[in-house]
Amino acid sequence: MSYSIAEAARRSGLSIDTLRYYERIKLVDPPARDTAGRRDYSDPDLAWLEFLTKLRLTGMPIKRMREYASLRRHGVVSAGRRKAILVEQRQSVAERIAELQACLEILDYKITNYAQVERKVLDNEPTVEGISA
Amino acid sequence: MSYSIAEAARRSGLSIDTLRYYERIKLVDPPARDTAGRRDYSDPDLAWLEFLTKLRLTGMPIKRMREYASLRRHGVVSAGRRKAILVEQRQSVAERIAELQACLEILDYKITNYAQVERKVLDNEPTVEGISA
DNA sequence: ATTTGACCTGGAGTGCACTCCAGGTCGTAG
DNA sequence: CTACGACCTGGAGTGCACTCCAGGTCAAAT
Repeated sequence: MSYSIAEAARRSGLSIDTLRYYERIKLVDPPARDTAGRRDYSDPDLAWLEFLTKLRLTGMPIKRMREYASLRRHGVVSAGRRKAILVEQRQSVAERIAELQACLEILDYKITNYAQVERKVLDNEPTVEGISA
Repeated sequence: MSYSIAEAARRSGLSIDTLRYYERIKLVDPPARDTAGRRDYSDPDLAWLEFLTKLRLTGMPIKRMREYASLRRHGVVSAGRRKAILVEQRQSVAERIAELQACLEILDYKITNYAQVERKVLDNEPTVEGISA
């Protein structure tokens, strides 16, 4: 199967401009072209784009993705380094999740405070703003 | 207790430049000044900075934080809207955590694949790259 | 035959969140 | 009394990740 850039954009969730941009910065290899010189994305192209969007979701900077992409071009000999990148990223994602979970607790605490303020306001009790509400 | 900008930076984890920047964009109220015209941060100032850094960790854009900061200046009447912002942010954090957890699984899957490739390489077995490894 | 719409290129522009800089002012230590 | 370090201001510069634009090509539809 092959796909126009519009179709590739739709399937990857990236914009057409972003697809061309990723190609320019060598994050993706130039796809095949049809007779009219238009980009013709293959299934493996799409699979790579999908994986890239996952890496992006993890917050990996483009620089690092480019590094990974470049290693990929060197075939199986680079597998070790590629794995190392993923392991490192795994670590940073785990840390980010922990960080977000801590923030979630703080938000919950604040939200609870606000709920209390609301109750007091309804009761016409004197209100005191939280330490930094 | 009151703190120099250097001390406030140290305690909040923000840079001195960022503290001044936050003040310029009205994310924090101008702190008191000492006799020499230097910023003199108070404990409530620090508490607000700490909370701001939490909001930032959740990925809240500065625009939104400014909105929250501005509501805060309007006192208790804005509590409802402030709570709404936090509730919305809570939601987006929860979604982000879910997203990251999904990514974690993909990373684990990939990492496992690489581990397999390594084993095959050690065994001198023929290797096949994963669909988009 | 022309119009339309999807695509092409190189390059400029955008928004965000800082970060840095030049030139100046204070208060204390030597 | 001067030298130093920490601080001040307004404004310019940075890095990231896109996003937009002008001007052009091409194949199919009217």
